[in-house]
Amino acid sequence: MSTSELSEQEVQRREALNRLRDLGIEPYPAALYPVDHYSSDIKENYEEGKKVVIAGRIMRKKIQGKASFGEILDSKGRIQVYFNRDEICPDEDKTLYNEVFKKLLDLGDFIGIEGELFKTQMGEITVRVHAFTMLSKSLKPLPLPKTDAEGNVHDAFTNPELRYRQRYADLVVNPHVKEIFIKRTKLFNAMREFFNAREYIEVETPILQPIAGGAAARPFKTHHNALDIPLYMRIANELYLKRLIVGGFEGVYEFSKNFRNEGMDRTHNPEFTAMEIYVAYKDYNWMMEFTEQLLEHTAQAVNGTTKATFGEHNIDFKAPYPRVTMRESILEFTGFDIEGKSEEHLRGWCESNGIEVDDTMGRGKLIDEIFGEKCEGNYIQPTFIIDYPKEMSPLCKEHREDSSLTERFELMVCGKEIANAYSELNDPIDQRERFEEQLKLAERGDDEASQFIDYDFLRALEYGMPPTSGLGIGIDRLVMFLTNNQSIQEVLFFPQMKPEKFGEKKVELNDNEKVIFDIISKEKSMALDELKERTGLSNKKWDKGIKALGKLGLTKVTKTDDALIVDLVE
RNA sequence: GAUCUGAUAGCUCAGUUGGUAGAGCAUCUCCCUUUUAAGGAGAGGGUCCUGGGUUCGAGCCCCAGUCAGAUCACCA
Repeated sequence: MSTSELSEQEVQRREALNRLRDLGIEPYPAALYPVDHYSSDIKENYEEGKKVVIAGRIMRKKIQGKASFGEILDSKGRIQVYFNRDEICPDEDKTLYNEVFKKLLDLGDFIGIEGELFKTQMGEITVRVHAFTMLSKSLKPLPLPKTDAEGNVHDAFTNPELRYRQRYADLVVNPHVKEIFIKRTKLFNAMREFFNAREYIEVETPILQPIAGGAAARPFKTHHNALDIPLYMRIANELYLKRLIVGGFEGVYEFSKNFRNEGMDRTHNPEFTAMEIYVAYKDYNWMMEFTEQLLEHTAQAVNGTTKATFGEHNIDFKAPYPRVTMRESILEFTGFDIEGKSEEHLRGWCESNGIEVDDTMGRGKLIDEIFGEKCEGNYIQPTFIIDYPKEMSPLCKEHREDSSLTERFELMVCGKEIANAYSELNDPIDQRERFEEQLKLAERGDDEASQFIDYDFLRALEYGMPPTSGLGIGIDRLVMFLTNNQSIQEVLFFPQMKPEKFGEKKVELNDNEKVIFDIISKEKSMALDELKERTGLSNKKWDKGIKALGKLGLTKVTKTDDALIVDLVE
């Protein structure tokens, strides 16, 4: 990158970098820096005169002659530092203060500080700097939001595109963003604790799969060169985890990155995180209790309370949660009883109640449409919706009391599904028939139905799987609820975005610019009006062309008393 | 996929019937030894997202495109 493409401030910082080296100061030293305190330690355990060694970015510099204040940002927060010229430079040579600190140290640079604690007249805990060390020079100015005494943020770095594309900068200057991700990690930790305390074990299963099963979704397809076969990126980890239950593990769980080649919006990212857990000898009733205890535990661990705010809603993850069958729910919100109704009857009801349907939809799908359209949005507080129709749950055990239903529940919060669980189907013959049923739906045109049968999974079931209950939780959505974010992008470090275009700046002249340039390169210097005349270009084209040449540094326009002169820059 | 909104200095944003761009912070120069987003004085800094068009003249109007956000549709 040539310096002409850099902003003024970037050029200045590179000059400062060179000057530091001239002074014998390495801007990117190799040695470790012996940090022994964080900003938070200092504030929480203040002791007058205590010696500390800290490091971080300098985020504020207020120079007042021979004394200056600054602010160091480390991983735990900010702490004020005080630089005094005669303390840093006790001898005659004041270069370290006057030049290195005042001129060559830029906001965003990493420095190390040895000093001692004191309180200013304003009562602010401050580190009096005895010595400072350049640890890493920052060549690009960070956005610089400021917070005033009332907590109002000025010049906030808010542009979502810039924030998501440059998350590193977002994290440096927006502490509330960092907090979201700390909470995200707390959620993972809390779940792991909960599972590990029960001796369920964390496992890993393949992401590259010959058949992407366990959910109805469009997978990403890739190709393995050595095997010369297509492979799919996982859309769910269900079928692999159940194989492990077959293998004799009693409880297994996995935090899995899943990939779905579908639309993107504020609740869908192409890759997302799910947690799935399978426990042998349990059923979905047990799993409901387990789920509500888990969520109560995690909400408490993340926020210190079971209550959470999401937009206009106040929700409480305190167990237990109400349990409503799908039939009851539809009856409650529509007055329509789906019990024993035929596919035709259901389709007719949908059509007369403004729900879009088509011929590919089977009975289960129609019921799901009714629920999605009329009921789902009403469940703000955590609520279990139970007993789903058999057709839409091909991996779920038939209901013990009603063969048209399955032992399945979803947990709804703020009108959105965040968990899904079954008494897992372990009858291999039934499972094979359900897969075949899905295949028929797929042939009928239902693009959500699975198009492949995972015969290896059926073989595993034939060896025998104990009665098992499984649960899947959408981690990103749960983080959204626990941190009050309406957009999934806010809870992912690096949400998927269209790639930025780098280095595609044109250096070639376009036709208009060439015409002007050809003339001026022969004449070297001429009156602007005359040059314009000779090019024969329209006003617009002339204007664009001459401006472009000027910006490229090829020509220079000078104003004299009575004319404009164009010169060729050699 | 549809509709709407937006893109201007490092950051946040103004920009009047269309007349060659402004502010605050940041940067640079000078003064200042305890300041609390913001001490004082001065200066520099622009591909107005891209490409066309209308016009004597476009940041502004028109067309096409890029990227983003919101709403809707789709979506285990």
